[in-house]
Amino acid sequence: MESEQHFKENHLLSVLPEAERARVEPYLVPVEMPLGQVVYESGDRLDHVYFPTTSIVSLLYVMEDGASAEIAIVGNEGIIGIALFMGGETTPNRAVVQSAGQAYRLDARILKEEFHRAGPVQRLLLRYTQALITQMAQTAVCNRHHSIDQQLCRWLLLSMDRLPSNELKMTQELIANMLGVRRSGVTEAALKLQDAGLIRYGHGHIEVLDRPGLEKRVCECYGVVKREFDRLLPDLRAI
Amino acid sequence: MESEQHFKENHLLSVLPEAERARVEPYLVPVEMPLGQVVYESGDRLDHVYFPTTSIVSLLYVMEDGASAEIAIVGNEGIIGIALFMGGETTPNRAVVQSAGQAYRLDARILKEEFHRAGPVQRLLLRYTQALITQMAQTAVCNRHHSIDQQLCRWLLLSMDRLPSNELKMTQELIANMLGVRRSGVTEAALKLQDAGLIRYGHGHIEVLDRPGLEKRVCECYGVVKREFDRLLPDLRAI
DNA sequence: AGAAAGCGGTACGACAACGTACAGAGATCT
DNA sequence: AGATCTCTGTACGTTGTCGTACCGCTTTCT
Repeated sequence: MESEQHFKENHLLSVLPEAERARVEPYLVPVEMPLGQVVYESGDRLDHVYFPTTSIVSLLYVMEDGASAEIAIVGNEGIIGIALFMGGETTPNRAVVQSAGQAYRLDARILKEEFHRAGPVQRLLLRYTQALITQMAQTAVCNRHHSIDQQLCRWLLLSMDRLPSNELKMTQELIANMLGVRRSGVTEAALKLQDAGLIRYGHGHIEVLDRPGLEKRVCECYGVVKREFDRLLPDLRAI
Repeated sequence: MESEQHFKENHLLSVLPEAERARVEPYLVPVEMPLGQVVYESGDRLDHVYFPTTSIVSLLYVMEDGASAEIAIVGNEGIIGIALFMGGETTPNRAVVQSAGQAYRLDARILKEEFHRAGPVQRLLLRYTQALITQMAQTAVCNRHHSIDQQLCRWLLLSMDRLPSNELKMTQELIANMLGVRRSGVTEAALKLQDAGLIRYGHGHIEVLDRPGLEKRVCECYGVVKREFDRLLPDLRAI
C-alpha cells in the first residue's frame, strides 16, 4: 500500500553524509508504528531509538491522577530517544504513537557508538535536540498564554509539517489528551476551524483544507518553532 | 562582604575531574550579576557562557506583545548558554538575572574546545542539558494543569534549591513576569502562603520559613524536576 | 437489519484567572 | 521630616476553561 519511498523519508537520516549513512544503514530496521503504541514508558531504559518516516510520535507527561500533557511532537524530522545519547538513559516522559505509520528502528548501541565518534552524527543529533528544546519551551509558553483555539492550530500545523499527507487519523479525545484539555474543548475549537472552512472533521479523521488560513490564525509559537527547526536542520549535507 | 568560598560553589565546575578543572580554571572570570541584567537576548550570538554561583538566571520567552513566560531557572547547579555547545549558537529566548549575585564567566571558544574533546566535560554538559530539558517539559505541564498557588510553590522551591540562602530579593511584579501571570495573582498566592506561615513577604524580600510546608503544598512537577537533577548530576566525580 | 460501540455536538453551573483600577504601606531621597 | 516613589493589598466585572452529563450520529459487529 505504502510506497517504499516513504521509508527513506526521515530528515535526519537523509542529511547524513554518505560515509555515516553507509555505516548505519545495515542496522536500520523498518517497523510499523500502530496508533496508540507506547514506544517507551516514563523511566524505561531504551533498547532502541526510532526514526519516524510516516508516523508521528508524541512525547507526553502523564500525571499521578492520569491527566496528561504533550511536551513535544516528533515526526519524520526527528528521532525518538534522545535520552540515550544525552547520557541520562531514561526520561520521565512517555512516547506514544499519535499517527500510525512506519519508522526505522536502530539498536541503542549502534547509535551510541556513532554519537561517540564525535563527528557529523553527533553534531546533527545535538542540533536536533536543540530544536526539540525550542519546541518544548514554546509549548510551555503556549500553555500559559494562548487559547485552546490557537493551541489547536499550532498542534495541527506542527503535526502536518511532520507528515507526508494533509490528513490525520485522530479522535478529538486523543487530541484533548495531547493538549491536556477537555474533549469538548477540542470539539468547540475544531468546530470554529471547520466553520471557517480551514479543516474538515469526522469520526477520527481530520483533513486540512486551508493551510494558509490556519497559519493566519495560529499564535506566534508555531512560527518560532518552525523557524528554529528550519535554521538548525537545513536540507544541505554540510552539517 | 561575600565570602570567596561562594565563587567555588558552582556544581558543574565542582564535579569536574581535576585534569579538566585545571585546564579550565585559568579562564574562569568571576563577574557580578546585577538584578535585571540581560545576559543574552533572544537571537544573540554568545561570546561567553556563565556558571552562576550565588546568582540565579531565568530563561524566558518574550512574546510579541511584551508578555513573557519563564522556560527554566538556572542557578549554581548549571550553566547559561547551552546553545553554544548544542550547535545552534543562538536561542529564541532571553536570559535575565533574577537574583543578584556572582557567576563565573568563560570564553565561548574555551568551552567549545573542551566540549569537543568529547570527554568528561561533554558528558557532564549533556547530562545537565537533559536535566534542563526535564525542567522545561515540566514547566509546560505545570502551566497547563496547576494553579498559581502551586506554581508559586514550585518556583520558590526551585529557586531556593539554586541559592545558598533561604532569602530572595524579588518583587511580586518580577515573579509575575516569570510565571506569566498577573501581579495581583502573585499577591493572592503569596498571601495564602504567608497566612499559612510558610513564607514571609515584604517589599522585595521573600523569606522561606517552612520549607517542608512548601514541599507539602507543591505539585508533583517540583519533585519530578528535582529527582531528575539529582539523578543526572550526582555529587560524585564519576561522571 | 438490527444492536452495540465509538465518536462528536451541546448545555450549564462553577471557578480560576484576567484586566484594570485604586488606595495604603513601606522604602528612599533631599 | 516631609515628599516621592515603589511595592503590596484589595476590589469587581468579565472571560475562558472546567467538570459533567446527555443525546444523536456514524461506523462496526453479529
